[in-house]
Amino acid sequence: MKENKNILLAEDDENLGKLLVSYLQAKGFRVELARNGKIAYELFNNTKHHFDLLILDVMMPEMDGFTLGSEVRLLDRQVPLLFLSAKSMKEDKLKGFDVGADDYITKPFSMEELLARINAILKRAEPHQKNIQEKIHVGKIEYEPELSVLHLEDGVKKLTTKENMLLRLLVQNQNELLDRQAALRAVWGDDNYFNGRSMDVYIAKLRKLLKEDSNIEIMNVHGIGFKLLVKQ
Amino acid sequence: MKENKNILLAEDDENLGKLLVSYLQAKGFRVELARNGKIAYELFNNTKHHFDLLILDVMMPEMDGFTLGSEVRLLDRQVPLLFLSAKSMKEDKLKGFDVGADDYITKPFSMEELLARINAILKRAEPHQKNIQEKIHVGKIEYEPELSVLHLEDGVKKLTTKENMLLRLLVQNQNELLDRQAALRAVWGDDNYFNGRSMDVYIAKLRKLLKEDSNIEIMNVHGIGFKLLVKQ
DNA sequence: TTGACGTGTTAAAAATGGTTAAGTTTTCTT
DNA sequence: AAGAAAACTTAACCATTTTTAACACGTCAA
Repeated sequence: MKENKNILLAEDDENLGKLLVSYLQAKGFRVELARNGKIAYELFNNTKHHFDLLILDVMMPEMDGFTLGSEVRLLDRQVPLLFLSAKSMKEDKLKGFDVGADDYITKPFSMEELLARINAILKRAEPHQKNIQEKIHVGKIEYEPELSVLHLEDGVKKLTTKENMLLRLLVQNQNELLDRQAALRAVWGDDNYFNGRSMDVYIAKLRKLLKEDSNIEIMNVHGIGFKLLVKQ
Repeated sequence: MKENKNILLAEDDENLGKLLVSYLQAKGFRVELARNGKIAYELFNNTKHHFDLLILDVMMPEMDGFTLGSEVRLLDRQVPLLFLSAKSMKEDKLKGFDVGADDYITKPFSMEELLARINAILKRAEPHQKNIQEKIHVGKIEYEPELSVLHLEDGVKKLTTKENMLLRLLVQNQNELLDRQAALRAVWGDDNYFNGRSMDVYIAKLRKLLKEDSNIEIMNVHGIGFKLLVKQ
């Protein structure tokens, strides 16, 4: 989900800029860095790109953040804007909201706080109706995680809640390692011994369901986790 | 404009509560004060009232601000939430945004700052402010929650109070999980065992009513809640 | 190679949910 | 205020889902 989110960051301070880029990339966002407002504007006003969020430093050479924000607003009245400012001055804050800011954060701020605000903004901007009929192909088997349904040769198989949660995790990490503890926490909420045994039972169930396609295999990585292998 | 804005303030500190109420009233808002989270929830979950903004103290007896916030989100996914907290602790802040906060302010704060944030939030919320939809389409079935009426093929079906409250919750959270306990508190006021069984009976009733449209399904999420699936 | 620990699998036990119908309470009607 | 109707709760029974138990097998390191 996050992998698809594009952020345009307009920040003239090279150190802060690079720091933010690497942090946000580590958190799974795709980030484009612009060294001043003019470059940022040109990037935004280029149909090659699509941005889900703009993070704008207020004080920048060439074109300040507020000007940039209001110009961007002319091009796109929806796109979320988050301002960064050294000043905590009220007037500045108000001006930011006046331009149509979705949020405002003053330096210095913690990375966690920035992330929280970003997530809040993106959540707010999320489309009201999400697509629940997303179909994922796992080998030749069709899987609809939102409906928790698997299309098998002999008809539609309705998955139980746990089967579905676990399979979704495996599919999301297909051909990659799914950490045992992480999976337990994600599906069972706690990684104690009994939940672990329960998960093993569910792995067996899923193997039985998926054996229809011989190119699919749930492989165990001893002591570490599982890997959903989908060949070619 | 402001004269029509209703604010629900949940604050257990009597002094601060009264101070805020009189300040906000002086600024032209209509304010309802709740002395704890439970009272606030009941006020909100009462069709007699409509609120444009909720200001929630994080630490309160009976029901803390975060719990209150997330339960309110089930009833209304739009209504802006502003949290007040004594702590500036990161985790608190993060939790707030996670619940779907629109803003977060730490005590002590100035009245001016609070007002600025309130205005910013309300401004932001304005465009979203669509008229109270009277008719909702659930699949090909028309539903009027205010009238508690369902338009079925063989005529109009008047829903009972409980049927209507439960269906409205499901519809408001369609294609998303409706937590069992939260639903029980919203409709029955208490989530004891017997109310749970009662809800199951009502789920069965609703399933019978909705089976007219085969694209609608009330799915159970074992041990967690229900999900109203509406396929396009 | 052996013993400890992790995993595979099946089956039984426990928990949760689905549904119908019988009780109980509330509301309406007269 | 009494009887009827509607709404809601509780009970009963069955089905499904999940957890726990039991035992067999696999893996790894000493």
